[in-house]
Amino acid sequence: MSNLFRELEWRGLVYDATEGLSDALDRERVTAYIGFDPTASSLHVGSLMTVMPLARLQRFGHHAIAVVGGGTGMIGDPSGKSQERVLLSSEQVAANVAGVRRQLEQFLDFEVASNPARIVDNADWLGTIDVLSFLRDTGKHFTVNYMLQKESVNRRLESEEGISYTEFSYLVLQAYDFLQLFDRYGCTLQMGGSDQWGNITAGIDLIRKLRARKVHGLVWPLMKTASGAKFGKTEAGTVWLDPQRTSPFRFYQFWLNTDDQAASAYLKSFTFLDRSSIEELDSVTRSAPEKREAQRVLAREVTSMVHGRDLAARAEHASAVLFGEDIATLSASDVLSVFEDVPATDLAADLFESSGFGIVDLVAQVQLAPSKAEARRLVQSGGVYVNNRRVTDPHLRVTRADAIEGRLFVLRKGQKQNHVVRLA
RNA sequence: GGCGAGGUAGCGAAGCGGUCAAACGCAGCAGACUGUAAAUCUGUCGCCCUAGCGGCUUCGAAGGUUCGAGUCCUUCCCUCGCCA
Repeated sequence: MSNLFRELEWRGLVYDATEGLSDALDRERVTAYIGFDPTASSLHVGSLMTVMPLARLQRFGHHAIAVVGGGTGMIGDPSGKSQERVLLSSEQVAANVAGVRRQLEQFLDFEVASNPARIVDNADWLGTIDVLSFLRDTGKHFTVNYMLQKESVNRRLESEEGISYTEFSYLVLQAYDFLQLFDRYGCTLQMGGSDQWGNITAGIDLIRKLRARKVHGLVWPLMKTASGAKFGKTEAGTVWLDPQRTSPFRFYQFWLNTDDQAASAYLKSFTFLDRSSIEELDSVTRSAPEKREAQRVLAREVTSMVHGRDLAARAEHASAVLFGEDIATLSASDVLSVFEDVPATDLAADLFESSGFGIVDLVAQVQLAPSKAEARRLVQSGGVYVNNRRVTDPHLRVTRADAIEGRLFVLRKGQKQNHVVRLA
């Protein structure tokens, strides 16, 4: 069995790890877990950063446990947060847990006989324990001094807002999770992003104190874009895995738009491509960056993994048409299939009869712009296109004669944001 | 409870009673340049229209002074700090 540790290492995914972890991974089949916060009902591309190591772990023959934080989600992890979180209702948490769980299932293999994956909800134990036992049996092993030293807590102590007792306790809950997983499943490794290091070591310390066993932790660096911005957000907001929230087309586009500097790291983090393939792509990026070969492969791989081969191929085709050919030469049905993922609005055909529909009103109407003033500004600055042709006159009236086959328009804002208007 | 500081647009932060829809920075949006990249540069960035030295609604809330208030007064709410 080749070593998971070295695999993660060349992929740039080892930021910190406990002593002896690499040896342990060499020696035995390890049971490891990663926690997922149910802060929303869908995972987003940032979550892939966490999902992938778990999937890799399983591919390397170890036992993977995904823990969905139905219990801890009721509290909120202060790590990496500068502000107190708004609490989610228990209904929200339950709904989110269900959504996240469903998505996690597609990345893990529950059928393999040797090391089937497992998904558990920490509400199973956190939801039933009583306060007194918790404080006596677990709380007793944490000094406040120790907790105050944790970066996640410390940073908040220095902030104006402070930290509530609720979030302060989070660390102990996560440590308790690790203990439970150790007891129930023999779990001896917890992984996570580097912001989790404090929470992970707390669990390690707890197990050492209570069970006299040395268990391990590993964290990877937090993913940032080359420009240092947070990963996974675009102008349109978070990029979700749920196709209802982020269409496969936009998902594909997100990855295709990766900048050159980040492409290599993304390939390493988000695909299963092997080292030589990735190095090959790196060299293509260096010699012919305008081909964006690395980005294309990245987008294809990740989209296929999340949405399947077919949808990925369609997104790829749609991209080619959209940014290459002239839409006006396509048939209405081709346009519709290419723009299947793009938001669409149905408008009554007679609105486009005679004098037609004012372009500013149309842009505002389909909400490509939040207000008419904004729509007007867009047009004046040259950011609006009808069927791929730029419109600059805010007084332009769009009529039915301009529609593709008299049936539809493709409105575009900027270079990428399309909107289909169907005449009904 | 006492004392002090403060609440201005998505965020940060200016703002001698008039020329304040409100400087500046960030974020956002668009344009140029490109490779659907990065960086850079330009414009824009409350809402409405008949697009103008136009109308309307904003500066924690409510009242008041004034010809005129983000700017002054009163009360209230909230935040932060120090002391009890």
